[in-house]
Amino acid sequence: MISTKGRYAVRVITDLAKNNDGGYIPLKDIAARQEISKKYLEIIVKELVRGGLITGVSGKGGGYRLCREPEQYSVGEILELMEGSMAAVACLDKGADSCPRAETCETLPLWAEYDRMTKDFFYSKKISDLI
Amino acid sequence: MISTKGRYAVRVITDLAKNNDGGYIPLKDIAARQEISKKYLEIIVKELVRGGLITGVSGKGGGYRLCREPEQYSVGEILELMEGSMAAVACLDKGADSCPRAETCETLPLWAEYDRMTKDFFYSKKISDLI
DNA sequence: AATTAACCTACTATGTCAATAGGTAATTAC
DNA sequence: GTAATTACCTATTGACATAGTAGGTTAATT
Repeated sequence: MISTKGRYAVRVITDLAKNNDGGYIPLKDIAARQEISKKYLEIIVKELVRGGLITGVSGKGGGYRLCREPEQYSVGEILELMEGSMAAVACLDKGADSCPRAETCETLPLWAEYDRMTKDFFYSKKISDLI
Repeated sequence: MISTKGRYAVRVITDLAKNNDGGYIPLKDIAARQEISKKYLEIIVKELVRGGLITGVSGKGGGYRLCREPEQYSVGEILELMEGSMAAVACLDKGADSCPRAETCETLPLWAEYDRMTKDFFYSKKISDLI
C-alpha cells in the first residue's frame, strides 16, 4: 500500500505545478490548500529537496519551486524517492540478497510481472497528467 | 508491498495443486518442500481453511486439500483473503470513511486507476497459470 | 493405546507509519 | 539593525503491523 508520504509528495508536486506563478511558494500555503499539517509536510519537502526534485529558499518571499516542467516529473520517481523502493515483494527489493529458491520459485515470475507493470504504470504517469 | 502471508499462501495453494494425488497432504510436507517454517504456515493455512479455500482433516493420513480445480483459484482472492484488502491506498480501502476531499483530490483518480489495474491483474491470474 | 496431524490461544521482538515538538539558520522588509 | 518570515534540523512518540515462536489440545487412523 502506498503510504501518506508518497501520496502527499505527489500532491505537493502537483500543487507546486498548479500554483506556479514564477516565484517561490511557502509551505504554509501548500499545507492550507492541501489540508495537510505543515509540520508533517516539512519532512516530505525536505526529502524532495534532498532528492533534487524541488528547491527551497529561506526567508521572506521564500518557499519552494519545481526544478523542471510538470511533464518531466513522473509519479514513479516521486514514489520511489519517498518510499525508498517501489518493489512489490521483498524478493525483488534492491539490496535483497538473492533468494536461493529464485530459480525454482513458482511464484517469483508472477511478482516480477506485477512489479514491471506497476513501475511501467507510475513511470509513464506525469505530473502534467494530474493537473 | 505484498506480505509474506499473502505470498506464502499462494505458494501453499500452488503446492497443493502441484502435488495433488487425490489424498490429503500434511503440512509437514508442504513446509519441507517450500522451506517455510511449519509453525508459521499453520497460521496461514488456518486462514485458508476459514476462508473456504482449502479443507483440512486431522489424524493419521490427514492433511490439506484444495476444494476446487486449480484454474478456479485466482491469485487475487487468495491475496485479498490473507491481506484483508488489496486496496492500493487507504482512501480506497473498504470501510474507509469517504474523504471529504475526494471530489477535488487531483490524485485520487490516479490511485483508483492503479487499484483497478492491480485487481484486474491478480484476479485474472489463476493458480493453474503458475504450475 | 500409540501415533499422526490438524487446530487453538497466547506471546514477542522488531520495525514502520504518521505524525508532533521545539528550536536554529537564512533572507527580506522596514 | 531589528522584526518578520520562512526554510531547515534533531529528536521523540503512540499506534499498529509484520513475521514469526511456544506450547498445548482435539481429532482421526493404525
